[in-house]
Amino acid sequence: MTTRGRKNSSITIVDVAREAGVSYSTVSRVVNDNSHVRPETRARVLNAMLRLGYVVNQQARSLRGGRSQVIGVLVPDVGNTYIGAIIQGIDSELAARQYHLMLYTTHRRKTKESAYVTTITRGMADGLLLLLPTNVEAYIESLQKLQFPHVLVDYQHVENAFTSTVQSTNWQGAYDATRYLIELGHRRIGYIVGQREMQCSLDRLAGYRAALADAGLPIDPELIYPGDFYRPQGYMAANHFLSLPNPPTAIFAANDLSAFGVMDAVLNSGRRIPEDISVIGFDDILEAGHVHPGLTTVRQPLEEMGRVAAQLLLKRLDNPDLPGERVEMATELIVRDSCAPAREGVGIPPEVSRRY
Amino acid sequence: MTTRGRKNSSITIVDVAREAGVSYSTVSRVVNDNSHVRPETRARVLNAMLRLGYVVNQQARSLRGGRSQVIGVLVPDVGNTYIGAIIQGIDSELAARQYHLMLYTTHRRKTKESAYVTTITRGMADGLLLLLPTNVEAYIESLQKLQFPHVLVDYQHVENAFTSTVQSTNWQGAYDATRYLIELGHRRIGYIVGQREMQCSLDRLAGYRAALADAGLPIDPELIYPGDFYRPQGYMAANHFLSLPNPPTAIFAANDLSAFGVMDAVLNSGRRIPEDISVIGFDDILEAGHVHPGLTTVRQPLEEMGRVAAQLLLKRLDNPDLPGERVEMATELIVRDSCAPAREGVGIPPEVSRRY
DNA sequence: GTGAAAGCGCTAACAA
DNA sequence: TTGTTAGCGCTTTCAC
Repeated sequence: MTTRGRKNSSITIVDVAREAGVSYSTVSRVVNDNSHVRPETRARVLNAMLRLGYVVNQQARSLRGGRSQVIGVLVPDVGNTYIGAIIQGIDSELAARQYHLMLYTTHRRKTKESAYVTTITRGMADGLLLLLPTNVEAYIESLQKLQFPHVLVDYQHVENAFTSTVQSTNWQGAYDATRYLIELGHRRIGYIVGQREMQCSLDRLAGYRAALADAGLPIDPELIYPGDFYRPQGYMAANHFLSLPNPPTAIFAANDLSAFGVMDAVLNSGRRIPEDISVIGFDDILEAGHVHPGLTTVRQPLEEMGRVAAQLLLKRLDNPDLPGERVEMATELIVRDSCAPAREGVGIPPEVSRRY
Repeated sequence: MTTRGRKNSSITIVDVAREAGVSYSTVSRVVNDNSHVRPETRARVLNAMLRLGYVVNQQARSLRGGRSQVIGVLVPDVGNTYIGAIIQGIDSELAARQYHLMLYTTHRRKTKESAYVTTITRGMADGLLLLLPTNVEAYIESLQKLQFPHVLVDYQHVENAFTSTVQSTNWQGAYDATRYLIELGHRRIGYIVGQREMQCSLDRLAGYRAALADAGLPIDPELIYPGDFYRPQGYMAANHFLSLPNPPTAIFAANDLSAFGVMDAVLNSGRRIPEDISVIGFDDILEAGHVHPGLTTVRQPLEEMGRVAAQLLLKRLDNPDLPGERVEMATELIVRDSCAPAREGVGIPPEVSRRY
């Protein structure tokens, strides 16, 4: 008879009932403050609960068909402040509403993403928040068929009326950033694309193209380089741009992390930011204001996006018949010190320009 | 008759039993591959499970007295890569062992910390991981009394044999960093203390002092400034140091985040790093290698610490009678570009030194 | 307003 | 080897 079950010594509804001298269904009523319980009875029960230190057993409650009060959150990883900020927003909303947050890290592995979704929809959670999902097709249908409440953050092209989405104005943000560079006199602007599987990458790329087109500037394929939203790839992309015979005078990275990689490469090459090369990012993660020079970037209201996503989900839980919503949040250009007016020939590295 | 219970349409053990033509306890046996089930029977059951897409209901299993397969993780916040790295390590270990991760963010609010611990120990989770806990006294005793498996990360002074702890060699790391600066010729080394409530802050401070003492250097209280592990406070501390009549030639911050604040302040003051002022940090978070100049710092194996903490906890779950362990992981000095040999008068700002 | 009783999905004796 | 049975703690009819 070892003390194996940690849940022994646990006060149940029955103990409270005995202590209060009522039936345990009455205790249940008090706990859920449902129907009308006589005030004195309620008080007696409440008192007993307090005395005994009763805490409701979620497992049992959830098994019985109620809510588990758990929300699953699926994220690619937690090692960067982008995701961290969104989680922070989600967490603050969930905590305020007494929900628990179950975290699942997919590490961008598609199989994991699907597998987690299956697990989560089966009793583990009441709803699901998917951050930067990449494999949506694989499970979105079953989510919809099961009518399992879910919200996608940073993903939009879902036709079904049941799915809610939250994202920022990616196209507009990229358009604004590009136009800003154009207004600074830049004519050759390198663009580092984000992860192709993500809709936001495509939208931002489109915004970049549109701004160039609107300004009557050519779209040079040489100036569009594939990226993956991570720093090393930004580094490589910048090196590619800098090695071009006619390098760009400004580089626009699809997110801040990539932009940091760009800054590394530019600085390493002996060029200065922004005097020689302007750099602009996207996201405005915490570090953007901390690097030197401060990174000019397009701000996404990350924490707010997380909060809104959680609100959407919780609203849906309370009212399952609500249709899916699509919330788009405004981006904002944050001007710091990484961009300057274009000058002739600044894209050409010092040692080369000296030769002429 | 609305379709409210999302868990309807859910395949249970009974469905599988019917499909396979066996009793449902046999199915249970197969699921838990317990006792000896005849291979053909097992195959038939497995087949039925697959056909029906059966997934075990954790709530029910856990209610029955088994494991919930959930580990609670209590963190101060998720907005920085320090915590992110540790969580990453925890997550990889838990995922590999089929455990789920319930995340609780305390935002350094003591009341929240205690409240969460109470909730978690009641049925929500099988074990608890506490990262950078600050309010340990308030609940450690109940954790121990309940024999609730838990591991503290970055906290050590717990006498009870039941509590396991993981941390790095904080004292040694700080000692090494300080000695490194001394060997570079620095005689006046400013130190920015970490959050006072955390043992690691005290240990690091002690390491700093010890290194100075061992080198026969005086400990100037003016050069020890209170911090809180966050960037703004590092900024303020550096400004304080720089405004001293006889400023330090090197600044050692109790963590990287503070060190970044120091770098901001130093750079803003027109001084150069490392030529004018050397800066050294602690942690080696991701960004340390990314800032310019690269931050010399004391590396903590963060992801590894998370992994080990999870391992310790899981081991304990499998064998509840094991005593608590205390794991200390080695720090390592990572030399980058933010420190240089001391030169005379370098701590004095340019405009001042020019006057002499 | 309150109590009795059924059962959520599962595991683990105990039988057969 | 397999089936029967009794709950885990809770919510929720349905009586009273």
